[in-house]
Amino acid sequence: MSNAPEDLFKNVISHAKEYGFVFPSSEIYDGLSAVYDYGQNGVELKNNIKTYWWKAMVQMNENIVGLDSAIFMHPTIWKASGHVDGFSDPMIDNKVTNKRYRADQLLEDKVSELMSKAVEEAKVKGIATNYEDGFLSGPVSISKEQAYQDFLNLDEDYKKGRELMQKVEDSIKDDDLIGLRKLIIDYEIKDPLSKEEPDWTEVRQFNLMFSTQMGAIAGEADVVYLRPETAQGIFVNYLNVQKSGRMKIPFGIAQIGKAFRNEVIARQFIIRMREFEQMEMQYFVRPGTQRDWFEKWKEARLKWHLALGTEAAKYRFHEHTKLAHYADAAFDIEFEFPFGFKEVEGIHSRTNFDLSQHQKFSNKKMQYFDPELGPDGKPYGNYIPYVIETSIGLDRMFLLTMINAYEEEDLSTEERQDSRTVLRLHPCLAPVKAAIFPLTKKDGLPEKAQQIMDSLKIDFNLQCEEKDTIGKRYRRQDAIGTPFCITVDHQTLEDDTVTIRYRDTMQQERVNAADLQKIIGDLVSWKNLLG
RNA sequence: GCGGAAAUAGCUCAGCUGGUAGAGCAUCAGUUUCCCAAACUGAAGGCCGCGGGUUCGAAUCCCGUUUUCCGCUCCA
Repeated sequence: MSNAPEDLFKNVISHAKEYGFVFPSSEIYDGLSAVYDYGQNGVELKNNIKTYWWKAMVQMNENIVGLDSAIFMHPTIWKASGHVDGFSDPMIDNKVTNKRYRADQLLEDKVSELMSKAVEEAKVKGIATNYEDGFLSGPVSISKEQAYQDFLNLDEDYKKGRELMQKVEDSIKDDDLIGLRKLIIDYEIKDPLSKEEPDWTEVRQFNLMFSTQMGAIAGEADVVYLRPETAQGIFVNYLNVQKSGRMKIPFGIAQIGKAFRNEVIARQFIIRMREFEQMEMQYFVRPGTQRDWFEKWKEARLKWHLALGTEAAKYRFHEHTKLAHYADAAFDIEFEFPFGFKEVEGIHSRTNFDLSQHQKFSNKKMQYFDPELGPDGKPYGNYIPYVIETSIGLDRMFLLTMINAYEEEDLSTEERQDSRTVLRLHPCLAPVKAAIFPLTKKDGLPEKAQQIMDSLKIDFNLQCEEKDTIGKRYRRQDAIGTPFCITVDHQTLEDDTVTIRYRDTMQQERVNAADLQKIIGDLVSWKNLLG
């Protein structure tokens, strides 16, 4: 037992496996890298986190509704969102320096080099004075055209540069990775950071998105992607929901769902997985009000996290100063994992970028008519709404919850050493709400326990255990975070009372069996989190 | 992707300079036990990650490979 952070992380991982929370995927076949399965307790905890989020977002907000869009979507969606072009790059590694580069960029650098050499010469010869974006302009004398043509014909480097640019473009268009590598070798491209002779690997395509074929017969036209984010499913359904639900701006659409990304490096347990789950809400607002809503959602999401009782010091809030092209404000909620602060949730002001893109690519109007009167007494009229996004990684939230709840508690007294491992999960999130134990296996106690179990199991996820000493059973439930244990003893048979033992304090009290429904119900009520 | 380390029962590990696989916990069947883990008896459980090589003989030595961990690198 040790409290060092790296040990804590290791212990949580093995605890998660040992007690049926998280298993490595396909383990009996040596595993599948960066993919994990949720076990019998994991799925309960995960579902409870989802419920907490769904209730806080959808149920508690009258103007937010849910959505469950398909994982498969029309391929053009990913062109509109920028995922197709933005995140599929040919990569090449230099085995000497272990540096990785984008093959096309290396070659484009070479093109620039050749061309600027040409321009230097041209300047000397007095043909051209300017060099912009790889093209020549501004001849000093004679006919502009003439000088330019002369230059193109005369200068070897310029010709070579143009030629190479064309070849690179062709290779990329044809997905000719072997051709790209050949160009790198033929043009003797050096490692930009090393003077040594490079040893290039094959060129490999790095694709953020997974692709598959739709339809039984494979063909170019049938490629569909597994969504790399759930947000686009919301954007492309924004009109459907707005119209069918008669939604008035501002309104939100919430979705929980799987997303898929190829990561260059996917490690650190369920922090970075190829298949992961997101809980996203897109909030559509009138242009100009986005800053206020951004602040409002920042606050609301922080409160959602802190309501669970997590120490505020474990959280860090990071406002981006460098913004993505589609955002006008961005804010991360980060949690201090044992290996450092990591983003758990992002609140982003995405402007109208996505909806505008979809309007452009789909030729469908994405605008909303706002009948409300503005300060000038006229309606706001038609506009494409701005969007505030809240996006939380469910798997990261799950891990955060496990790490935060995990404790190896020292219970030693002077007489003897003792310890227990306890998951101090919030009762609302605990996989099992209560365990029911007959104190011994005879005298009708198991039957009595089963009776109580049957009367409560409609409302709560319960376990009934009669094996092993009572102490062992308590400890087993502590280890999966069960907040309450109910013990049936001989007195129960006489007066129908039981003891209820609290996980966190290990204290117990005697209550009427008939009151259990209310007692447990109050303790695990969502009111405790949402009220 | 590179470098380093590791892989033996469900878990934590032992197993030296090669000689047919071991413990504790957990599991199962009993015994005991009226409230906080490791009481008693018995049982079951292993292609020693996988493949090859050296050897009369390999968990042990060598090579390859896979997975995991730790660094570096890269990246929504």
